[in-house]
Amino acid sequence: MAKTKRKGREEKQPYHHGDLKAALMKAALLLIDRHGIKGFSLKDAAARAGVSTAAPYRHFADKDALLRSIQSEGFVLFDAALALAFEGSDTALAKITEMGVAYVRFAMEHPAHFKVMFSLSDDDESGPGGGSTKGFMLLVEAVAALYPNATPETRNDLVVVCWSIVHGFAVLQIDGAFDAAFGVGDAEARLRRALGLLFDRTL
Amino acid sequence: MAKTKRKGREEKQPYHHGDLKAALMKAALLLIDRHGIKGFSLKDAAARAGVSTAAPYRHFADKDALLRSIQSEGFVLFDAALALAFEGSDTALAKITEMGVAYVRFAMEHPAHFKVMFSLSDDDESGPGGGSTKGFMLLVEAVAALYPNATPETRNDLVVVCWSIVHGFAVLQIDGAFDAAFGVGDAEARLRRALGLLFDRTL
DNA sequence: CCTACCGATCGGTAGG
DNA sequence: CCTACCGATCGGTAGG
Repeated sequence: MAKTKRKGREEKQPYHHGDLKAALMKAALLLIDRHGIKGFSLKDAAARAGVSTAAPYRHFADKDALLRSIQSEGFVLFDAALALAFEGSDTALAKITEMGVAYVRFAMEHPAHFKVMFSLSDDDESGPGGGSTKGFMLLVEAVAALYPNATPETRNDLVVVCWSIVHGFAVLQIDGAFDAAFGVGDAEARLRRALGLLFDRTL
Repeated sequence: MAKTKRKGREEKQPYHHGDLKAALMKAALLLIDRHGIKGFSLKDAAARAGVSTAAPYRHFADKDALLRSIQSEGFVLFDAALALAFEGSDTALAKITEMGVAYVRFAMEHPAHFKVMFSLSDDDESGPGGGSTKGFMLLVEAVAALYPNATPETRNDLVVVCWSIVHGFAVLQIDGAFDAAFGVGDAEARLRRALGLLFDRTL
């Protein structure tokens, strides 16, 4: 109903009203979530957005271009979340901790974005961290503030530690490995305890 | 040449001589490495093994059965590597460290196995850790030995820390994230420095 | 283990 | 943005 109201374009399609590009990306994200990156098709995404199979090619050169758009969007959202965590915290330790929580939360709330961001072959530059230059630099800065006496090399190694633990946690949590091993639990609470142990010198 | 020597079966195919199952798994691993789990086909694997497209169905009910065989094989190899690292080390700290090195080394040497092991939907039981019951238990044991006064809850959280850092390191190293961020370097050396910092109380 | 084949789906294009 | 379509490939099966 209410779709053939006026014939003056913009009102004939059931879904979008000019934001087909966004609608296709949204549909693709849902399908990637369900079937993986290689397991979804542009045809499926088009159908889910309510358009023909040829329509996506008006907005994306090919399937890979769609994926790259999703990757870019993901890194923008990701960097914003990390920056917010950084700026919203006072101490260096709090900055690192909250960035870690934001990292994992992003991965859990945007698993399809996360998957595309880190498993798309970065043929181009895309910077360190698979594309997230900004978030990476904030982490380096926070680590430097927390360990002001560390050498640059040690600082890098500390960044490796923080990055690895948070990335590994995100992946294992999403895959259900922790829930399988320890029983279902609150992921954020589990992460906060882990990060607490990591930085707790009294253990 | 030299393939129609004797017609008494076992000598007509160019590759395998009865171990077609293993040949198909090997071919599949190579293709998964190149195109991902969803990106390889049984037909490709069959061709690479030198047999017809119908031949694989003599050894595997369907494509998923091949993947599950690879997953099982992967966990056997993985558990063996972790057990060897555990048993070959004296102290608890050494056990944890060497298991971590073995974990990452396995992921780097068997990336296709690793990918299948951790990204196949575990519809069945498959135990904690996505299937690796044995390696997981050894890690718990080593952590308990290293922190004998920790409560069971804290022990779990310490296992989460160790597992996360090592898994995250493996994934990020394989994806090339570290090389992109810090420049290409020796992965094992980098990991040993990171694990050293993790357990170094004097920092 | 092979030949031959089915039905389905896919990425992408022609030509409006 | 649509209809119609191509060539290719896929998982899987029939029937030896």
